[in-house]
Amino acid sequence: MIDNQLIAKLKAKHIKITPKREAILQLFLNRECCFSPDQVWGHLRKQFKHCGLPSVYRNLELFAQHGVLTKIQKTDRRLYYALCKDHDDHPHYHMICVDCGRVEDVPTNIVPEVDKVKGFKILKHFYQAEGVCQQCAN
Amino acid sequence: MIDNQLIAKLKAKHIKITPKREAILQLFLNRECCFSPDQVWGHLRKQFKHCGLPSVYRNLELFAQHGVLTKIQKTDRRLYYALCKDHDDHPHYHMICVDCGRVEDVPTNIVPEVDKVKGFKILKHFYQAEGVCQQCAN
DNA sequence: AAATAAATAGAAATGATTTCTATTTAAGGG
DNA sequence: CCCTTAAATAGAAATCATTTCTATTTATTT
Repeated sequence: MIDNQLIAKLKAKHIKITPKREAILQLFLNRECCFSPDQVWGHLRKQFKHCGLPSVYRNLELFAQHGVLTKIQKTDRRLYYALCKDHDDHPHYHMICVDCGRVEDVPTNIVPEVDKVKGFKILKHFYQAEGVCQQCAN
Repeated sequence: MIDNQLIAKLKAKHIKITPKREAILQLFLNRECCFSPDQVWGHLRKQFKHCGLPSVYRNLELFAQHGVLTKIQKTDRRLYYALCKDHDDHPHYHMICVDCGRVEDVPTNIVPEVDKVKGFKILKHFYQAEGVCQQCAN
């Protein structure tokens, strides 16, 4: 059922494959959506009697740090994660459905014309760069 | 000292010009930076003996809703506001200095090549669209 | 100057996220 | 397959940004 390549990748990094970690991965593999820690927790509690929210936070962050998940920025300023499609050859940004959480990639080269993409009705969009300005670099 | 055109605009909307609101506007007018509510509060407390943080939050949000300030998305997922340069003819995104908070505009049409802009050393950047996907629109 | 609707301070509540600690568990070696 | 051990977990508690609440004060209009 679960992606064996993914499991192998994690084992190679000495990350233990616990039932809950499998369940989290399965959730993301089943749906092309981003989830908040709380949403993931909601799913896990259907399958596991005991299930701590802090573990969910910890595992999502762990997966993100190992390139399995990616953090999604939304205007509600909450934490969201989505499966990371790490095609290094395809730099891309994200387009999120505010209803179902579906995440689609936006190739960087069409950002200015993003309104025309993939049948999404865009409600908000923003580009944000963080860096060091010329004055502060000195 | 303070921008009279801005004051007039607010009065026209029946927004009271209190000393603290003036001080908040003055802060944003003096520096081309984004500020968190907490940072604004820090400035105000130098000038006013009594000064509530909730008032700062309320006023920043008020200014944002009237197009005077704009919300800035940063990866720390905290609230930030910056002066809104509402040139409707110039659609733009934002580039933020993580050190001093300086905000510069990025014309939308150069986003893919944004690395080359204005002497900023870019640390992170992302584009994010929120909307409704085709499936959910039905 | 008085009336009034809006703005304020300060305390308290909220809620997402993180930290802490004792207990449990996955993985690898025998 | 059982043991060992380092890592993962649950659950409680702490943290901290943000919001709500309420009585008091204030900017504006008359």
